[in-house]
Amino acid sequence: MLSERRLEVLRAIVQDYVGTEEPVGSKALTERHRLGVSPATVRNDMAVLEDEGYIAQPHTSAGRIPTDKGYRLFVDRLAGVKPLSTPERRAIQNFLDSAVDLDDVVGRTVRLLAQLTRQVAVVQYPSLTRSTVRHVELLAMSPARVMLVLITDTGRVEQRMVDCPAPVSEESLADLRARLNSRVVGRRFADVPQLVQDLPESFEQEDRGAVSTVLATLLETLVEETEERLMIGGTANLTRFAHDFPLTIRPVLEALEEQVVLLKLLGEAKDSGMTVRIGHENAHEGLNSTSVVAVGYGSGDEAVAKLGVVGPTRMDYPGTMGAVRAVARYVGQILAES
Amino acid sequence: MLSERRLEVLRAIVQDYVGTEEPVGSKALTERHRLGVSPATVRNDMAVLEDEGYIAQPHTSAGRIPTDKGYRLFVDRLAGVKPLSTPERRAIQNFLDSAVDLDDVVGRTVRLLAQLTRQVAVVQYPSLTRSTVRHVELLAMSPARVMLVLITDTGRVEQRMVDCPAPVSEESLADLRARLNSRVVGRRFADVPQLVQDLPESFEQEDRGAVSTVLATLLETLVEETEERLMIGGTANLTRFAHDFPLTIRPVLEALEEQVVLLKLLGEAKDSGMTVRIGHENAHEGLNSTSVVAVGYGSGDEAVAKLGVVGPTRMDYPGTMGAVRAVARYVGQILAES
DNA sequence: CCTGGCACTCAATGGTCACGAGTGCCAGAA
DNA sequence: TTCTGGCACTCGTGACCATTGAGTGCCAGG
Repeated sequence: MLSERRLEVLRAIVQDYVGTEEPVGSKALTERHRLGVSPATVRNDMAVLEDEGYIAQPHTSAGRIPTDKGYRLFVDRLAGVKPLSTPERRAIQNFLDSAVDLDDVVGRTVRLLAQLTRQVAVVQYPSLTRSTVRHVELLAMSPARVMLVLITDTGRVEQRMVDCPAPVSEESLADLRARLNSRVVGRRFADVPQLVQDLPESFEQEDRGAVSTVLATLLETLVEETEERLMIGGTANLTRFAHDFPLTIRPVLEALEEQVVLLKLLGEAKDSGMTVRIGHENAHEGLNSTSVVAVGYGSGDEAVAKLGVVGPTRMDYPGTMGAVRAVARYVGQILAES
Repeated sequence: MLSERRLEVLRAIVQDYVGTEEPVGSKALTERHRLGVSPATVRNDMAVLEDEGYIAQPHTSAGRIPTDKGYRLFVDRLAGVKPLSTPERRAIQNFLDSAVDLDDVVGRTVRLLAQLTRQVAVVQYPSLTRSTVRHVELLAMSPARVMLVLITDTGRVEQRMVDCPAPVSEESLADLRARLNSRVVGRRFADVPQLVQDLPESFEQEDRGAVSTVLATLLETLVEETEERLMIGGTANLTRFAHDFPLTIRPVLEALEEQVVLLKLLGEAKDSGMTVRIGHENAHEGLNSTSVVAVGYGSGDEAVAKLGVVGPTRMDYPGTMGAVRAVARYVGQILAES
């Protein structure tokens, strides 16, 4: 167990390093923080912290920098979440309130997050699986071809073309549309399969094939999690870490382009509460020198999607966490209103 | 007027510089190209080319590099468009053929372009204004609330919520839906306003307000060019120009995040034929050291949107132009099929 | 008009050296 | 025990300098 003062030293190191981006030494520490002890004492503490693996020195005769483990301890025990100022909150709300549709909400959220944190922002579109159905529309494009349009409570629209095995009449289609909607509107996606299970049986023999095909496509659309979309922004902020440049930034840009990677990244975050993954805690190799702060957001109590920030391990955790949490909260409100 | 050989020298300089990314001198030139003359002669030619502003030297006693003007001449008169190899073409076609919907097509196109050119790819979604209407759907969400869904021939779906001044019956709505579709399906967006102009008059007094509101929203959606979307990819390729780094790359990343800038950029490209904008020819300041190669694509003869590549002025123009043109052609085919 | 030769320029390279921030350790004070 | 001041040591950084070599412009001769 580390003594109270050692923790204080670690906190000071993290804060200074985050501020200056330079290894911090014992003397500078005592000058900039009121630790009440001499540099020599701090040196001893630092030696212990290094033994325990919380800090490291890039080379002999240089200051110390926090390790991933050090940041972890900092986040878990030393750092609070820094709430935003009232003007900031108001600005967020105003900015998000003027969004006109879902794309706009997500787009604004991304820009907002990127600007507030000065880092890379990632926002997942409200996921289909946890939303509820607002409406299902069926349009006959040609006798045997139907367009299926699915509208969610979060305003998202998915559409699929369905080729039926046999022509289907307008009446049957209208019938199906009506019955389908009466069953699924307002229900959660997860419940839909069960709700429509026996629907084909209630149709005439000749239409059953078509009905089954349409329903199959609908279910397919529902479970197709791979289609989850997300938006990212603020990549220009990566250039703020301009030292070790191409080496650090390249794999990050590559990872950011892989939607799969990002979705997995967000997926790993806890459903409720904030998740912070630091450096090597991230499964993806390219993100080993970055931290991810993610949180779920939703129109109700339940999270329908996640959003977060990707930045260097050397980031302002309290501030970032505060911004992420605040934005998530407001986006949730906006979604609930619409 | 520049002599034939001087042009040849310029071509050689551009090619070498693009290959090596280093200023090229007279000696190296004669060694790597069969110009049939001595370095001294080349030096004289280079002096002339420099006087004319086609090349420049970063500092005394260094080789020459092409200026924007030099690249311009190269593109206009010296460079052809390098066609892709047959295997490459086949790979493109296969890759694009397996796309399932519009998002997928655009996504794949972006990745493809980025990979082929090893640069940043930008693909605009088929624009609304030039497309034709496939279907308009009206859904009553509540008595006075209608959801308008617009489906285009390119598979794009736009949806808007409409708050009507007065409740509107299901019958009136169905009526409007039918009449609206019979008038506009298959027509170009640009023609729609005229086609629906007199529609409100044919309705009962009590419904006219609602009908007008719905139509107004429809027209609004049609003209709303600002809503044009695009997708970018391959930003990681920016790190390949790792010399002058943050300075060069930062403004580019910033520009790429501004959809407005990109849309304007693509908008400036000619509707038909390939457009190449080099360095300072780009209006946007952040892109002053990049070149943009753009071309329109579409399902028929007419371009419905544009796609292109953003890279350093020092790029392989023939290869890039070949890739851009080929990809545009195949995307057009895919769109025509669906 | 082309070529070979020559003097000149200047970025890049690499070696040396002094500086200073930072460390670890230890003896003595609290 | 715990903290402190002192001291010797390490090593990255930046300044200075000489060397190198690619590249140039110019000129006289083919």
